[in-house]
Amino acid sequence: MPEGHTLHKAARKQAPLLVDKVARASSPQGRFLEAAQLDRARVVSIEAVGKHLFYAFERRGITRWLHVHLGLAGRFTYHPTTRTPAPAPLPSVRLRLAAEGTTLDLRGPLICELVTVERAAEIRDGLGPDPIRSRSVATKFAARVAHSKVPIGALIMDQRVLAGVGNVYRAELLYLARIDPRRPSRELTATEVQTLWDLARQLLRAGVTDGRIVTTKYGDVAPLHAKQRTYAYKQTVCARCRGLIWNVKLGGRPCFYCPTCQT
DNA sequence: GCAAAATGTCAAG
DNA sequence: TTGACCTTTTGCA
Repeated sequence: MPEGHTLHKAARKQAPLLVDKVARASSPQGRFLEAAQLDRARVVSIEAVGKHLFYAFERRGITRWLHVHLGLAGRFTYHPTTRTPAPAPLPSVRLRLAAEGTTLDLRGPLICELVTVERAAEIRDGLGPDPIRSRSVATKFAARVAHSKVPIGALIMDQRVLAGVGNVYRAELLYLARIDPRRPSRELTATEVQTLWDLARQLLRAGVTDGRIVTTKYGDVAPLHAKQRTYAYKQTVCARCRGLIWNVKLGGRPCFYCPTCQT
């Protein structure tokens, strides 16, 4: 599930449910002992940056920051409680936040921790531009690409370079931009880099709206069948040339691409 | 019933 | 580069 769009979607869903409300916080699983420090605090803000979520809580004039990263297995579950009480939490619930009208469960996150405001800023500063955030610009991304000899397929998954892109979006961006993932980043033209950025904005933002990654709705290539959601990721046949999709390990994970169309 | 995989990341070697 | 971590889901016996 979780590339950048998932976290932005979660932030947008959770904010109206929780912000300005006082929440009961607990860790049924017992692995997030600091939950007690959030109990009965008011939720001030919920914000996504790349694949990271930041929550501000306030209690008795003191602000505390919660940092969440879903990793590979993390999930949120929402329980509306206007009509019926929330069910007992599953044993794996790391954090339960219960506010008026909603109970939110977090299971299996890579990170769920309290951080200082300085540490929160440090984490954000370590991330590259997030194409879903409106104030992000291509400049920083372009500069990193221009100076790196790392293959572009590895570079765009580097969260310090481009925040929010994961293994699915990487394959889809490079497929639609027709760029071979093995090419050294600094050999890309300025136009190609701009195209990658524009596609990242378009596809990740669409992902927030759709709630999942469906790139075949937005590409300039007709998919092979109605149910096809990605062009390259986990595909075997290229919708453009009908040749075989290959994959090569880049950045430690398989990168799917068409050796004919991506040059 | 168990193993493997998954859209992620980090520490160890 | 590999293995470990987290949890759920899927596939194979």
